[in-house]
Amino acid sequence: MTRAEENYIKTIFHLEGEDTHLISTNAIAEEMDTKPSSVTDMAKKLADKELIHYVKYQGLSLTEKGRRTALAIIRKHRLWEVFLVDKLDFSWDEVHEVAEQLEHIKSEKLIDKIDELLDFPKYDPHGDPIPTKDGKFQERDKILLSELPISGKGVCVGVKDTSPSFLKFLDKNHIALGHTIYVLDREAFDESMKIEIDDRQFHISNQIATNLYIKQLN
Amino acid sequence: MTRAEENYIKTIFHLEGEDTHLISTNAIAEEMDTKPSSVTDMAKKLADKELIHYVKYQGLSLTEKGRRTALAIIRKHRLWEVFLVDKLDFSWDEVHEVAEQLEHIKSEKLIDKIDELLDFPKYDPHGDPIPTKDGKFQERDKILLSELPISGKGVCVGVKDTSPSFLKFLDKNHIALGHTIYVLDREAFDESMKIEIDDRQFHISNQIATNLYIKQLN
DNA sequence: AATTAAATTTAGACAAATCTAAAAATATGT
DNA sequence: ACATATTTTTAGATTTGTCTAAATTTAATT
Repeated sequence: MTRAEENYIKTIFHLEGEDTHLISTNAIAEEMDTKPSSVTDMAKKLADKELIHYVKYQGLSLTEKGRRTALAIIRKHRLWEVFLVDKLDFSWDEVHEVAEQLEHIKSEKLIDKIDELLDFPKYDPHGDPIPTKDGKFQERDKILLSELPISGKGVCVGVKDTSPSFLKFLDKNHIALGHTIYVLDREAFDESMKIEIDDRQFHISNQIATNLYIKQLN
Repeated sequence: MTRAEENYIKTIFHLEGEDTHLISTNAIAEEMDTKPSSVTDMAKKLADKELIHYVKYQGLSLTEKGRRTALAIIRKHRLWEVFLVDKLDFSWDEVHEVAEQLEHIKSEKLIDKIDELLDFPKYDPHGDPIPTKDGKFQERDKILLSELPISGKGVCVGVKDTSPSFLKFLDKNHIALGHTIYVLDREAFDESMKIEIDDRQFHISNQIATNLYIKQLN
């Protein structure tokens, strides 16, 4: 597998999400910052390798083989992210770029040993689940902070937006995974919320609340 | 810099060795298992980037900029080798292949943090020196075991041949870096030697003796 | 249902890195 | 020194992954 092929497979996996629908070449082109015609070319190659189902003009989706391939790449990406944060003191807004490179290193032994060194972590620094060696992964039972009712309570378990700017904002306000959040109030007008974390009270916009994943506590 | 460019620069550095002489396209082609015409093409590109001096039909050599580039790549390669052995329990005959990939990861912070994690090692698992961040490196004061006189003594500090087959041979006979070797006898006919390591006596061929580096003790 | 708009594919081109085969330059041997 | 052998370069082709522009298919609209 070439690096380009791996990047396409990974992108298709992310665009598929939960439900099984066909992905358009346009959507992939947009996501990967490339042209639809390039996606068409690659689609033919990936279909030849039986990594995707591809019907001209209709769209494409991963085969079982493609899905396994995607999960192997994502496993590597997320394990490297944990390594960078836990062992090399990278902050969670710096890891993506480097992990994008490291995920393409070809050595089964290497990634298994990294897994072992990290004591088999289940989640990456952004709260995303790490697939096991055999491609299984348990998505956490989580909701968006914006879905928590007033006087609801939950633990912050992940971020939806993983852009450095959002992550740095959270750092600045000492919002990190594992902290408990209480919803004190919500403004109907703009959906902004008043919350409490570690005895500190905050006012956060709806844009923040729709990008924080919470494990509801009661 | 592309991966191919980096591999050429690295190979040229290794072929130059100590003295400053021009490297032939043929020599590079042989070393890299490619064709001389491909080397010529790349030579033009590297000369354009001022990484090498290149005179048609005469040969090529690294510029100061090229040398710095080579040392940066070699630094990464050797640090990753130490990481694999010290932190992930790879054996010294498995690390080269993986380090060949890891050396191309582009992140200054990453390699500096790996350096720190390893406590700034000076030598890689095969005894080769690791260049510092600013491209300095101290070659050890070493000789080949074959150059040690009878009843001479020294510490094994490196290997010349780093092929898995040679390294596995050494493992099998419990010859490792850091052990002290005494030369008990030498056979004039085939240059084979009788040596002692850790109270065990060995008979080794000249081919072995010319691939083990020794720091002479007296 | 016909026309227009949007999405997708094809055709042809390009850059990087490689190759083969032929041409040019350098080295060797008597 | 001249002929031959070797080395090196050029020219043209190939593969991978990309692009633009044109053609085709599908979707939307009146």
